[in-house]
Amino acid sequence: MSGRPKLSDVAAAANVHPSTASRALDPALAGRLSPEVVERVRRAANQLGYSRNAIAASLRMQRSRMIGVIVPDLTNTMFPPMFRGIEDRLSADGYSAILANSDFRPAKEKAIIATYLDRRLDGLILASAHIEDAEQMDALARRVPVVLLNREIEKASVSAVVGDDRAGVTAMFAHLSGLGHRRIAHIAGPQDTSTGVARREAFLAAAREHGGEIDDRLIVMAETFSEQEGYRCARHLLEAGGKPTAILAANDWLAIGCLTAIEEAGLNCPGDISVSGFNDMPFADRVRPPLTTIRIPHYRMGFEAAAQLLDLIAAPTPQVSRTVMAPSLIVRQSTGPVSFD
Amino acid sequence: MSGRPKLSDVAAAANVHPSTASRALDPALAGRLSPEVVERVRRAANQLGYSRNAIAASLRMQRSRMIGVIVPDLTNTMFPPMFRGIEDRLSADGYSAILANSDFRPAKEKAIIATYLDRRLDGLILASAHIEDAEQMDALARRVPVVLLNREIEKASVSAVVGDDRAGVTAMFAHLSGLGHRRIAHIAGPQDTSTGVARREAFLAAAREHGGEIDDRLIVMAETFSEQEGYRCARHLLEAGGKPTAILAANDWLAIGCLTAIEEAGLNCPGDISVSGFNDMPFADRVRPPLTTIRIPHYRMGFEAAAQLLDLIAAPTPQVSRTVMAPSLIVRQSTGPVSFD
DNA sequence: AATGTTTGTGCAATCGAATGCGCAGTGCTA
DNA sequence: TAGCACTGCGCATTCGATTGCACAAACATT
Repeated sequence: MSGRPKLSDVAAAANVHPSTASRALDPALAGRLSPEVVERVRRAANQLGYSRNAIAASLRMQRSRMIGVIVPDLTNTMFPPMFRGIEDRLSADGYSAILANSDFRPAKEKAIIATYLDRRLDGLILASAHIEDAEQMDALARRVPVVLLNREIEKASVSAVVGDDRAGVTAMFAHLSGLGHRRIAHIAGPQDTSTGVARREAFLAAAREHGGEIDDRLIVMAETFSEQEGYRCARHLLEAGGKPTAILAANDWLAIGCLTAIEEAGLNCPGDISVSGFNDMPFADRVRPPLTTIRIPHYRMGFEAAAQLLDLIAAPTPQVSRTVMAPSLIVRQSTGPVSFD
Repeated sequence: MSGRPKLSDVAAAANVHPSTASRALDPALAGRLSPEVVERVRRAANQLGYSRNAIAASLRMQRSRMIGVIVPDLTNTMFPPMFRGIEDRLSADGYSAILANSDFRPAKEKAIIATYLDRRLDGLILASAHIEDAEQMDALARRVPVVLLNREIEKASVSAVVGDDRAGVTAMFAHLSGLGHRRIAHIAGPQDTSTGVARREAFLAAAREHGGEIDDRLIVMAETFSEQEGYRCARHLLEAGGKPTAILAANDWLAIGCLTAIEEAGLNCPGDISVSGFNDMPFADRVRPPLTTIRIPHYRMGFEAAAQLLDLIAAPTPQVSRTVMAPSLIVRQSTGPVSFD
């Protein structure tokens, strides 16, 4: 820890000036030096076990090659693959990622961002965008390159990478419709989340396009994206009048709750009622029956967000971009033809 | 990005020397200054929107308040809760965590460690310890505080936090034995992983203690911790002579593979044969039948590893420690009394 | 009133690497 | 032989915050 050799030690050992040693160790600049000097410096560095002090370099260069990532809760299954995508892209350019969880708490998110700004990170990827105020977000984006992931903030001019919720819901609706379903219910996600809102709106649009009028009793709002809420909402649907033949849930957890409610009611899925999820989380293929769902390319979204951020950092005049990633329909066994009985 | 105010700007605005401003902004040192000066400096800092440059401070202080974390693959369900534990502990002390995946590749792990050393991180938590060479690990631990998580390296003097595999297996064996099972099989994990080995040895010890001789046909080695391998090994057990009445699998995935094989063979779990897993991963309670398993306190292991590391960093003379975390038996419906027919 | 003790603040060096500028030396041309 | 271009490398400064030491002023002590 103490006797760590520094650049000037290497320079002394190689009998050159520190500046010369610096250039010799930088592949881009080594060409401007005579090959023998470069070789001599390299040899000395190896022998001393020299390793560049990235902190000193960062101070001088005004750039840390570190990116801050904030997620609401890493244990939510969508984030690990996203983070892998981020890290895979960043590490290719020699960047490292600092990761923190906001726990859905705006105050915690603010505190994390403050320490990130102190640390002079080169950019931020926010999968947890609780700064819902467009102005605050703009102010942040003016200080440091920012890319939102899986979230958007209307009217803020910040780059974002999101899944195409509308396309996913539309595809699922078409799938169910193609199986003959006419009474399709929707368990909507919390309406204070962008995905909850977007999916509900997409559902309404699809329903309008496919089949005329919409029965209000077929739309239930969940308070959270949880199994319990899925269960509660499904029971509500089953007990109310105008029973649906299919339920399009706003995410996999809600759909799993549905399955429980359906089984409990002595009904069969998909025989009596079809159920679809959203996200294709791990294990979605392992529940009974395996869940028909929409796969969101989480890894690629993370990768793309990191790519956008690196572009933003490199660009002389940063351009705000909005990238929408196409989801895909995964048909398993929780959806089937409508039964007429 | 450019016109970021620095300490000297704050000092100038408050009409004091930079050193005074530095002290005024440090809660621990502000007491040595007159209250009016402190107030004046604080006001100036706020007004200018000053934020401390952590990089410059790190250079001066020779400590970055950043910790490097390496996991083999974040998408493995055990790591997200571990990381949350790590981060929760670290953030309490103002530390941030840098996270990277090694993909089980020693070369990648080495490269990550090299960049971490360049960055002068204050410590490392390695959940991916592919440096199996004790000497190399010792050398690393001599340069920077290190805590191994969920892994150990024999003969290396490095701190480690691990789950108590032996206790877990013993508890599970006792549970099965208590249900009347006498022919208990073991699907062992890969023998090039420390958990695979430890659990197999614990199984053998428990079998010896509980019931005399051990039937070699009741122990099958899996090549990987995967569902397919669990399936393969279970079929092997079912087809070979001396069919078991219970299978103690080395992890949940292997156990899930067993369930598939048992169902396929027209048998019932737990009616004909009991199955137990290990890890209590998310969804272990959602398979059919819900899995009896051993819960490893992943979050607390991460938290503890971070705590150990902080101790190591603070200690004048670091002490190597080995912390074993107690698992708990989670009884669900994949295990039941032995059937005599 | 003179000396001793706090208290409050400034000075200047330090951390380690990067780099614009400029100097010395070599080789070429007129 | 003077003039010029070019190559190779060193000098000194910069990045921003921290801190040991020095010193002045205010206060207490005898």
